[in-house]
Amino acid sequence: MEDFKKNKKFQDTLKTAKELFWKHGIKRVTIEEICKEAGVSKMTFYKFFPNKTELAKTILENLVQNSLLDFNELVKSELPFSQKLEKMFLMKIEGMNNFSMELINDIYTNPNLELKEFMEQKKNESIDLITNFYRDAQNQGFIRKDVKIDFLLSYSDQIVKMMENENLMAQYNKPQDFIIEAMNALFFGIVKKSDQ
Amino acid sequence: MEDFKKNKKFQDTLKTAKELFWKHGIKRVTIEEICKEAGVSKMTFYKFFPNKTELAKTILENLVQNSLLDFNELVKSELPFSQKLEKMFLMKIEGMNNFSMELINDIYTNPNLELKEFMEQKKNESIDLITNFYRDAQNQGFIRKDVKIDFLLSYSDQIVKMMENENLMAQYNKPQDFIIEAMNALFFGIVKKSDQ
DNA sequence: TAATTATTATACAAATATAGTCTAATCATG
DNA sequence: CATGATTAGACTATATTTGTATAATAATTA
Repeated sequence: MEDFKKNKKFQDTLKTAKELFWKHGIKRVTIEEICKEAGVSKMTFYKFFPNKTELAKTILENLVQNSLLDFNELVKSELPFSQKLEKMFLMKIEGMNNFSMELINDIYTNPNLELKEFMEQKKNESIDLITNFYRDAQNQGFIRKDVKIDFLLSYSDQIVKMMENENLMAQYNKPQDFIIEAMNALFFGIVKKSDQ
Repeated sequence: MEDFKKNKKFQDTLKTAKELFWKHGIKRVTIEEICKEAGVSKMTFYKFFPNKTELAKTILENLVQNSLLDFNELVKSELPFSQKLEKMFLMKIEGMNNFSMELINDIYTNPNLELKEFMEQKKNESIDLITNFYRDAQNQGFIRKDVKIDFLLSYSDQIVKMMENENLMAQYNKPQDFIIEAMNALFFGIVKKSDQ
């Protein structure tokens, strides 16, 4: 497949589509609308993408790709484990902001867009990366050997979900403070030291 | 025409449609979608409204109606003229927030919805009210006799437009402060008293 | 400049989505 | 249990959207 990455019209199309998909989801936005808004003719559009779904995949792919690059950089960095973990949670939260409700709805409830499978595959890829991260940390002794990786994966999902609770978050100055609390609970438990 | 105002399904339909229209404009939203979201069957929908445009008109009509009621109440109130004027500006601003960009776009650029004429008529009606307000104020001596009403109408439009300028608004603690400044400029001019 | 390439506007048929109507079944509610 | 309100779903007629083909125009390169 030809590489259009440096083509301005191509980038314009991606940018416009991303904005429209973000606001209204994929279904509500027509190819013609994207073309008009991006100042690209329909024929040029079809030179770049065979259809709307493939365009959406390219956009989602880019989003995911950027997140993965950030994550890999973090893993390789020289930060202490606890800070890596903290940043990892923050990245997960941030990553969620990359998707609007409209978009999520369309991706997961519109079967004819066939994006659900695509996103689930991407999700699995990122789970693999996180699993490796935890496994390494376990091997290096940062995590007790008898803790199951799946527990950690599930736990981090839970943390992210808890952050959607506004009443809870209102009790912390910054999201970071909540994450540190959650991490402390994970590492040291919630039992007072004197009780141990 | 039958009066459905107290009918729960009718109100549900209005509420859901308003939310969807607000988010995505009118064109992007389908009748079927509104029905589904509101938990109302298509047949019931068509009992209430002959089509989407009439539904939209009802919603817009309600919005405008509420604004007019508020305005009339203000005019009749016992507040001093300067305060009435101040509140009037605030109401105008507030009124603008009742319309999202998406909605405005649809209303004014979608000829087949035939809502442009509708809104323009409503706008004229409100201009009449404001004109009367100014004329009364002029007769009562609150405004110099030689000032043209059209100047005042145009001026108040300008004030509202100025408030869209974020850099400008950032210089005031509250929108009210800006309005008071604008009103002072209108009534007393911007020339220092000592220079007069 | 001439040749080559990219882009556009427009028209178009086929596929898809939406609007609006009808019927029979189900649900409430006095 | 009878009556009116509501629903689900089928259905047709429109309207919209997609995706392709063509000829004309603009931009780029040799």
